[in-house]
Amino acid sequence: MAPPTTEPLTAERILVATEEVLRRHGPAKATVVDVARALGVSHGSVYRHFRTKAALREAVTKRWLDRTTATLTAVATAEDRDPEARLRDWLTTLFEAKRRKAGDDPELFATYQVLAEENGEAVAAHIADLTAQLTGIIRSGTATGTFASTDPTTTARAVFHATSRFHKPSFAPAWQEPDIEKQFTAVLDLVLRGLRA
Amino acid sequence: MAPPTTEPLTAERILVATEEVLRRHGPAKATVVDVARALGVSHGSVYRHFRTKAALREAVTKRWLDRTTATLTAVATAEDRDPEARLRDWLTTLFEAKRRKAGDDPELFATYQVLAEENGEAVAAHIADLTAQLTGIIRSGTATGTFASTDPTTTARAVFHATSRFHKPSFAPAWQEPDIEKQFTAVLDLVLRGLRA
DNA sequence: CAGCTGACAGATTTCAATATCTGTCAGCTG
DNA sequence: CAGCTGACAGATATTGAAATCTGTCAGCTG
Repeated sequence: MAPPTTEPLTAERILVATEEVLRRHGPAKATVVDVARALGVSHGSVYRHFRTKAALREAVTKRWLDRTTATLTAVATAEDRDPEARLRDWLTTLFEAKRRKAGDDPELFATYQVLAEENGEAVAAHIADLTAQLTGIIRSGTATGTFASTDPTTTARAVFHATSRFHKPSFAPAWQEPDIEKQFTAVLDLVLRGLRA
Repeated sequence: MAPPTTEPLTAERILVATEEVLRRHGPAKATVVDVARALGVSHGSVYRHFRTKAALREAVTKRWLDRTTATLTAVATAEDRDPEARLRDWLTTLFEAKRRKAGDDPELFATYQVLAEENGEAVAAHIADLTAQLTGIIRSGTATGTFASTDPTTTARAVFHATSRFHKPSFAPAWQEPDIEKQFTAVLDLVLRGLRA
């Protein structure tokens, strides 16, 4: 548990170790002392890089949320593709990513759900990022005449809200239902019909 | 706490007393002994009418859910009115009712949220009731040519899912956001556009 | 004798003592 | 002397013994 290293103790190394500790012990039992032990340092050293335990957990939360955003950016910014297909892809990618994470490792998913709940601000920023991507897709759709929207920002948020069931973590149990894909398709079709010019 | 009555002890009286005890003590501390004390009987008498504490709580949950359904039935079955207006009204009534309950008495709302979580089956039946009402509205809309839907049941569920943010109790904190009505209108407009023939 | 009571066993919850953790900082070490 | 350590005070979590609750049922009562 205490592999002695010559490497300098960086914020990055602490974050990686914290993720590992959270994975192992869960959000309730993961302590700063555990993180320090995993790194082979005293817990005082961890506080040199993060003012509080809450700040450390917030940093872990942000990293995790940013990884999700990165995956979607590629889909959102494929400016050459048909906006309708891009929107369909974007929402499907988001849903599939969430569903896979929740299904593959439910405990880890629950852990990050707890972190998300205690860092509402980071989550709000993440959601702002996502709706900004959606706004971009919708705006280019109105430009090409595919979509009808007088206010792409409002429309983007409406699309995001209408598809909550397929990305909000609190719906994760529903993602196990056998007809969940049918449910998703039905909502997606309804929303896309509503968007079309 | 023990008003002696000559009235016979009925399931109905027990349910009313249980609601009161839940309101007073919350879901975690409400005990069968409390209910019996409120009625001035021994707790053994309560078990004469309800096999277990869980069964008693389930019965309370069903009563509460049924009261919500009843309010909406009136809107759903106004067969003479324009289906689009009826759908708009139905979803608005549902949202306003939930929002008012959550805002007026957050503790009681939280109590019933706990009861709902522990009685998934009763909630599923309630949701089936609601989507059946929606299906009725959509079916009459397709009959008059207002709505386009090849499968009113699937469409009804899609409409219900797309508006989750405005009726699922787990979204109650979001119902306090200043622009929540704007959010609701945006989703409602999007969904209704998607439904139109 | 139908309906209610209250004592009881086992399960669950509460509470207070004990242990662990968080965050600080004076001093050590390379 | 920059970076780390580890002892410490106060806050939080764990634990196990005591209290309460659930569900049953033999017997009381009107």
